[in-house]
Amino acid sequence: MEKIQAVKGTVDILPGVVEIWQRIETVVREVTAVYCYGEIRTPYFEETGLFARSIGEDTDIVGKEMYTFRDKGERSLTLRPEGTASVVRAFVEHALDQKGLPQKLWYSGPMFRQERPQKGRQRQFHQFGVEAIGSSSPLMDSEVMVLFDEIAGRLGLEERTYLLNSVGGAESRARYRDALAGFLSTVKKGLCEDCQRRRDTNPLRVLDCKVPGCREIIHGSESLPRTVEYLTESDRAHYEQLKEALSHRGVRFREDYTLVRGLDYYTGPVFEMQCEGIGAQSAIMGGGRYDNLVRELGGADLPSVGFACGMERLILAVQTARGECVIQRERPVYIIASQPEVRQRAVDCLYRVRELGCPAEMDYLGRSMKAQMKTAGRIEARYVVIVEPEPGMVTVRDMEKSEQQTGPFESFLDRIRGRHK
RNA sequence: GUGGAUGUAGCUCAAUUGGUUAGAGCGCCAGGUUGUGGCCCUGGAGGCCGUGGGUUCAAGUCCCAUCUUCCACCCCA
Repeated sequence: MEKIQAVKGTVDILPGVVEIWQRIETVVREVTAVYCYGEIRTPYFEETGLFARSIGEDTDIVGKEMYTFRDKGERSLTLRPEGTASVVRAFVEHALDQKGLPQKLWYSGPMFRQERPQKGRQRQFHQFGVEAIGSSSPLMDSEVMVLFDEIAGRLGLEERTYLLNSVGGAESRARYRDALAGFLSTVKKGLCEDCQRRRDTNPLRVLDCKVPGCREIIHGSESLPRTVEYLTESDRAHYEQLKEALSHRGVRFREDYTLVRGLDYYTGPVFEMQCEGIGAQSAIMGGGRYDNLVRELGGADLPSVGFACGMERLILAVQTARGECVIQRERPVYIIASQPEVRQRAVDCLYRVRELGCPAEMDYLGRSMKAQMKTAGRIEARYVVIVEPEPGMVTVRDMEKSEQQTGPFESFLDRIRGRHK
């Protein structure tokens, strides 16, 4: 038989690893609840036009990374490459602004991008994120960052600094773009081919070019225009207030005038968190303000801010920060029938223990006592309960102390009931 | 999409200049004299040597192609 394997860039998350996912999901659920964000679950695929319009036709994501296909009705559909577009689409579709503003939403789930896999990058990957729609306050920007910071902190990430920048709204952005283009033409000769091209198509992208020569020319230059210097008065004020709010909350950040998010919809402050030791894909979280997106997707003129965090990268970061963390789980009770005749009674005992919410297991392979004891040891059973021929009687073996004694099953159940005392 | 590395039991890895029925450790299963785990001992199952071609008397080993995985570029979370 020919074996079929998981498709390129996808992985199975098996027992033993899935616990770290559950841990993160729990923290995300708890923190978002405390911050009063409601969960939203949107479809995994959407009309292709949604992403083309929101993320931007000229971005790499839309240009070459999307899983796009036609269904039987000849509709062009795309597996979602990120979450924000869908959330905003749903927001507009269900007129959520009518439920009061701001609407604060969070999501978590798989995203799909057809890229070459590497460390911290898969074709199906997972993100959680939040979107706060309807407030232009810098306090809203800071809240989403503080929310993430609390999640990261609870997960044991000690070194948390955020890169911060602002490209501002359309007007600020245009001014900066002109200034940058001007600067780039003065250093044009030294730039790599890609950057020569970007200078015309999307000058902001030149800023995070990784070619060493380009980096030196651009970042080493005193005359490189700084984004914040081209902000409009109100954009600048917003940015300053955000920094103040972050400092006030004790969130550490570093201004980086070359931080540019790759999605077109960002309009104001943008931020990112990078971690050491998780490979070249070091940004685990990124986001920013997108004040035009709701309108561009047919909704009201509502300013918004949000972030997305890569689960796989977050897990790498958590593991480098605190090593393989062992998730504590309640140790099970293992039930053994002393002889075939009491097997049915053993099954009854099994379910009695489970009814108390205590994990319990027994052998379904008809194996020897020795083998069953071995299994009990392997699954780290707390007790082994051997069901005796005498009605109601069992032998309870404490696997830690290697002690055992025979008595009524009901007394054992009492012990289990009181196990949390 | 580009570049580099990689692929042998469930896992981690061996296999002399191409040369018999491809090995080990761990794991798994069964025993070690009469119901009892961990340590120890014995035995067993389990590999189209990633896949497809080619060279050769002979290929896990050499050549080509292809796929996967990994790392980096690109880009993003």
